Amino acid sequence: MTRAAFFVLTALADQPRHGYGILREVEELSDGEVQLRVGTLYGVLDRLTADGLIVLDREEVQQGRLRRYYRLTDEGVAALDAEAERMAAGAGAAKRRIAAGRAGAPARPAGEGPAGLLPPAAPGLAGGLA
Amino acid sequence: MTRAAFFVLTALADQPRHGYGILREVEELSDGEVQLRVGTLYGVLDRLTADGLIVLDREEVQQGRLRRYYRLTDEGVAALDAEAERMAAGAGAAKRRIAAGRAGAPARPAGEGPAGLLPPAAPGLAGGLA
DNA sequence: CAGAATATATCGGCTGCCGATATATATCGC
DNA sequence: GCGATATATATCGGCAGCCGATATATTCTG
Repeated sequence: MTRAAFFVLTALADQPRHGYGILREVEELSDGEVQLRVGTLYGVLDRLTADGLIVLDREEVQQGRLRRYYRLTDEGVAALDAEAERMAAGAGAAKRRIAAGRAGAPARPAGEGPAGLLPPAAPGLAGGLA
Repeated sequence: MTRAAFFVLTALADQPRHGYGILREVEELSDGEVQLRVGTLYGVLDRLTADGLIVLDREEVQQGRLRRYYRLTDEGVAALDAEAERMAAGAGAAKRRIAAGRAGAPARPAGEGPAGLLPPAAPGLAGGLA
């Protein structure tokens, strides 16, 4: 799943929204950090629809403007949930390894044992994702 | 930052590694879920080097095979840390909104108040990333 | 001796993101 | 009234990046 697709699904996770609303919502929920572009949106919407992760919920005409609302399917919710899980796991793995790196390398101010040997603690700290 | 770049940085976070070692390490640290391809690796390595996030640590010849070791720069560590933070925040936002969606829509079996109003708790739960 | 693993690297194709552009209506300030 | 901005849709071409295929070379295993 691409980053753009992830944020579209996230924007739709609490309620159905229309295209322009998704744009604004992604910016708001990411605290302005992620800006989903108009040129990106419709391709993502088409792909997610084709993949069965979202569906066209309804079309409304509000104040003379057409609004096309999309919502998550059950499959879409499951996919978003799984992706969030993967991201959290990846983030956790990175954090743990950064900590392991800080503990392993700079803890030794100058020369010590043989040459380039790792400190005994390092391998076990790495751990997996699950 | 691309996904591939994130995993390369993560693989290098605890200690310097060579290209083929990064490939194996990414697969291992992700519990087999992420498979970084050979055709992807060297482009990523070049870009990360150009961006100053990694540097060539040393070159060794072990058992007749050349090994080119890379390591994270301070900037690389900071970038990886920031990206991990963003991913964790994104994952958290998705999880919260999924929960809000489940609470908002299917919790009401049939018609109730006005029309399409959200339950009072919903807006506050959405929250930002930071 | 053949095949797999280790280790490097390149290239073409395809996917996907983005900026620009187009169209249309409503609103706001001047 | 008129231009600028906001709302709302959509398309297209360029560019970046991932992947499969391919190439080369050595070591290890069967």
